[in-house]
Amino acid sequence: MARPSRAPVAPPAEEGNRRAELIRTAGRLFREKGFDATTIRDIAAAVGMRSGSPFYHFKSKQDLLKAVMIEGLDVALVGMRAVAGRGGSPEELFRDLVHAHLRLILDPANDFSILLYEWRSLTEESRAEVIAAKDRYEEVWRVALEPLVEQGRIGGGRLAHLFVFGALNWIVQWYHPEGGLSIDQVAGKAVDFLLRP
Amino acid sequence: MARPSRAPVAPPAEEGNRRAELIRTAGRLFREKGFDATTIRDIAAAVGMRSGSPFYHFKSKQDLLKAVMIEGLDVALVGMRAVAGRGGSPEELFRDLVHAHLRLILDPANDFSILLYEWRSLTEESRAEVIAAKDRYEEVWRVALEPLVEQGRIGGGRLAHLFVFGALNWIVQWYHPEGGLSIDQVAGKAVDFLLRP
DNA sequence: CCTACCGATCGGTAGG
DNA sequence: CCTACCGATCGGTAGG
Repeated sequence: MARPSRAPVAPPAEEGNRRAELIRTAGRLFREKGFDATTIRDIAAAVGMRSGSPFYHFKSKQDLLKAVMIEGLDVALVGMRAVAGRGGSPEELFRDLVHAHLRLILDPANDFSILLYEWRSLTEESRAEVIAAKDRYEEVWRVALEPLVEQGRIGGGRLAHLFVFGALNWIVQWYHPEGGLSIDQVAGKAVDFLLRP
Repeated sequence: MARPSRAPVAPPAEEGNRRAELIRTAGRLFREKGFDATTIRDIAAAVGMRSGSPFYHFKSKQDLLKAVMIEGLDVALVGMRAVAGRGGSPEELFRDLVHAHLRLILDPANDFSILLYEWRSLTEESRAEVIAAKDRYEEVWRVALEPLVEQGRIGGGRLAHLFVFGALNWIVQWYHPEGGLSIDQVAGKAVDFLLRP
């Protein structure tokens, strides 16, 4: 009564906010416990919903995982392209990419790291979509690495970027912030390992 | 009647064979589908048992995973120590270790690779046991790497072995036998990447 | 987004 | 190692 029916026609930001909240929370739980071990009920409870409600925003649990991954890759790609656009020598570019990548996968506020280990949980179609996004991300790296491989600063030839990804992505397995090394310090050590003098 | 009661007192090899068969089959399925996505029924069916029977050999699904991992690490450790005992220069030893490690994690007949990605599925106690076995394995590597790091043939200082493991273990993510490279060829490329001239 | 619920599946067990 | 079964849980849905 007090409020006239001037309420917005299309549900505004709020709807997107809840969706974004689900993605963020699901990402965190998937990372902490794994996709299979995380239930829709866990996710719903963590955002203050009832168990059936996430399905109002996502048609399946799979779909939620796909959204988490693509969201993560989009954020990553934007960041990487910004770095790549800064210019500088191949070595400087490489250093910057390593630092940016590690901040991305090691930051606990980020859920990028589930991209590394939950491929198997995606359906065939979702996987194709996510792989396409991943390929765009890797392309930035391949281009950046090429001159360094050619100069002999990085070994491994055509496989160099795969070995580089391995050395970097594996860090999520052993890095702990309390260990005394900052992310940037680890990045420095990684560059020292990867790049020949 | 025809056969006198000279049947063996303790159930012989057969019992161990069934157990070993369960470990081998469970390992393959865990690797293919992941621990959570593999059911006891899958495993039982694959070895020709009924769904309840694996629990005659293992008291829980967890226990079966632990057995798969420890079995895998034991096999690996024996192989690695044999390599380490062969002697030779630090560089030769390193090459040999890389080849042996990759044969271990890339051979589809082996289930060593699930060690890399199913830590989360272990209970606290099982994990401690498996980590102890893993530490023994890594020790071989740390010793072998030390002189090379000191000579500047490998970068990364104290973290060198972690970066090396990363570059090597990541290979399971992208290697396909049909890709035209043999395991030993990939190993050669890996050494080229890791070891400075 | 909630209520109320389903169908299916799953790890595990008793009792032989 | 099988038969027969349980208790719990889970993804998902109808209907509002």
